[in-house]
Amino acid sequence: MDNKKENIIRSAIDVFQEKGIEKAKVSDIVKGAGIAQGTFYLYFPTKLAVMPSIAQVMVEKTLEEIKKAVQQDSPFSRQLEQVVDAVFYITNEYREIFALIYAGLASSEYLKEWETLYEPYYKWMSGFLKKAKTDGIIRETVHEEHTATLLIGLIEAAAEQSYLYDHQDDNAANIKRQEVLDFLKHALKS
Amino acid sequence: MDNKKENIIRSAIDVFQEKGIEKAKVSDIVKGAGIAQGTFYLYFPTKLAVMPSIAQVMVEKTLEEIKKAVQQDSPFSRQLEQVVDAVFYITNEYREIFALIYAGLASSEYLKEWETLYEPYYKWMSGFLKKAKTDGIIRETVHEEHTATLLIGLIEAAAEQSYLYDHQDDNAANIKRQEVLDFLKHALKS
Amino acid sequence: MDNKKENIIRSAIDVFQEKGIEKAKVSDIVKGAGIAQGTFYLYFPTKLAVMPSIAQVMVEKTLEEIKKAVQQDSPFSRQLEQVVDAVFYITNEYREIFALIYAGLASSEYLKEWETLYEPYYKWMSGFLKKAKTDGIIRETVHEEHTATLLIGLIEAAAEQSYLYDHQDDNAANIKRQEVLDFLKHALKS
Amino acid sequence: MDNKKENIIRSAIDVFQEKGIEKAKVSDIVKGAGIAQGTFYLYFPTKLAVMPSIAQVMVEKTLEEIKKAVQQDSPFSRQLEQVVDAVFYITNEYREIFALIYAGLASSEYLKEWETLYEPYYKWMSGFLKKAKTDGIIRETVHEEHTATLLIGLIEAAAEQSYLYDHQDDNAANIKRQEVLDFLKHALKS
DNA sequence: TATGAATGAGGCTTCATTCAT
DNA sequence: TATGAATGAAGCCTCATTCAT
Repeated sequence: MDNKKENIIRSAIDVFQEKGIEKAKVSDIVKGAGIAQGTFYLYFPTKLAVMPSIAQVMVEKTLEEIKKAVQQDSPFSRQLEQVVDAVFYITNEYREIFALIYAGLASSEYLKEWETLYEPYYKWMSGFLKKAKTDGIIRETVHEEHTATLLIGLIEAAAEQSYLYDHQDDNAANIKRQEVLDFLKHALKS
Repeated sequence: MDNKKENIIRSAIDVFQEKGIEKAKVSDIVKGAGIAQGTFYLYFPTKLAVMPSIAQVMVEKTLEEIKKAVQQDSPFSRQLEQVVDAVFYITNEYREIFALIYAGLASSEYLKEWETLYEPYYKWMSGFLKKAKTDGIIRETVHEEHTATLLIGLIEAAAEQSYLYDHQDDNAANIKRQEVLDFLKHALKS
Repeated sequence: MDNKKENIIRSAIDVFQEKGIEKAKVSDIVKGAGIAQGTFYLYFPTKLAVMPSIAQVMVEKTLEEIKKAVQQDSPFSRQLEQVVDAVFYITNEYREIFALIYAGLASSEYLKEWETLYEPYYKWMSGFLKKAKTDGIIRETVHEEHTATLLIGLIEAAAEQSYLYDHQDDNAANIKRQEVLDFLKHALKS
Repeated sequence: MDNKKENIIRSAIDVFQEKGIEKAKVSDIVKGAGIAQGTFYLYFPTKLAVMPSIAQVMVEKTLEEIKKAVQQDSPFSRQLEQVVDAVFYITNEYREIFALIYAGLASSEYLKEWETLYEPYYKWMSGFLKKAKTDGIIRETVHEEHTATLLIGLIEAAAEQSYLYDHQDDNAANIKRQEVLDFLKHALKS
């Protein structure tokens, strides 16, 4: 059943998060998924082949989190804040996973899948910017598709930096968030 | 001799670049360094302990590349372009290494070193922005230190995206560079 | 239906021939037989239990080939040649299978079946020699039963040698065949 | 040291003999050789790569046994008997090993080595026959090289048959030996 | 400091067999 | 009888690390 595949992916995410990249064992993953060792290989040819599926789930999670965070009736500037918050949250919560995705998915054989997997994410952000442009809230010259990817890249990079530098100091993340918003406000303002 | 340590680091960079993250072996590194297996452990306690040294070299390489690219007598906007070019180049040339650094260095025990290692990079960028601010070329409200890290994060993220998406299409990297510059122009403009 | 059992045996022979001894898997066999994995175990308790059946089929194949080759109205010396030809052909065509039979069937639990399975083969050869003796074509002192097994052993060994040594050189097999015939002519002559 | 490689081969022979072909584990072999698991792979790239070395040792063992058995001052017919005895002894003593060699070495990648490895064996037998021919003891028309391989093939095949059929009845081996000698006497007699 | 043979723990993967349907 | 998804034991091999020289 598809249930099992989902369980594997869910468990894989957990294990990678807990044990870190190097130490994650297939035996841990299957234990978490409640299946036998061999069953793993009915759904994925190798240990690393789960990665695209993980990436997809992470994209879904991120989009969900963003959609949950963004209040439709808030003004754009507030919504942008909510987007940044959501991405910061997700990026830090699953930072091991993202590192894994970058390191593994981005290399070699899975390159083509990358584009497909991240498509919905970029699309949403693109639409978000387009609406703001149509409403005259951000400058006309913003190319919504290009800017969407830059936006996501910027926020994720900032979130990672905030983790790297301010691990001890939790409220430093807030400063970082504020910087990003400030930066974006100027980059987008009409 | 210190010569050997340098050889190890240089070889480690080569090996990680060639073989990718998963497949890099100590035996490959020592082969490239022209030393015996055991000698490695006279200079580094564990395999992962090379990572901070690698990171440091990468920061040096990056700064070198940037300094080489930036023409002192060019206007700021041109210099910014040159910076972006340099970071794009380095990021793509050594993308495996950067993925490794993010995945490995950022986790667990090396977190504190991160800050120290990247300090010169951020400092340079910070100074670069400060001068532009003093010269009245970018807006007064730019916080040069915060913005320096964002800038670096943004450019690197864009460079990675351009690699991921446009591997086949070489001139797509140019479009991406242009986008970044456009984005920055607005974010920084006075 | 018995059809399925035959399919399994036929497929097993094919798979062992193609994939070699080490790599033959039950999953390959069932694929070739057009049945499900579990169905195999309705006809054979274990993977190795097909072996006696394979051996039996091989004996049948060999005898068929010999009978087809031997012309009743030819003189004995010509018939002997035809026998050698047939055994050479079969031994080389199915050499992987024979190696398997020797290695597997000959060990442990199937030893007793061996005798039963090969009985018809030795019996035919025995009859072949007996007739020649009765006809006064070969020496009186030939013990037809003992000699039958030696004959088979000798021809098979020669066929294997010709394969091992002369794989590249096809006509070397002819020389080997000639040697065997010459050897036999002297060993049997009255 | 070469000592270790020899230990591995010796132990491998023991293990294959004891456990049979399928069940032989590398872990058993290294235990017997008194070395660590990893050390095995310093000398042989894979488990099966020991096979040519085993084959070589077996050829050496066989030749040794033959040379030990053959009394220089005995007449040819007695010497032939001694040869048969020796080959019978070795073939039965190490029958698992020989089955392994045939099944493994003869397949695929090791084919070319076969010729080299068995060369000394065939050479000795060839010389043995040549001398007898020169001495006028066996017929002039014997082609010593061709016949040497046939001889070996015949004796080995007979030895294997005697094991297969007469496992329970030890003195049946004697009958078989006698048959072979009788057969050879006629095949070679001048 | 330098060597490189030796170590051995441990993980990925395979695949014969089972069993619920 | 037939299926094929699920099982899980078990083994090959890798490779970071050690240590006698």
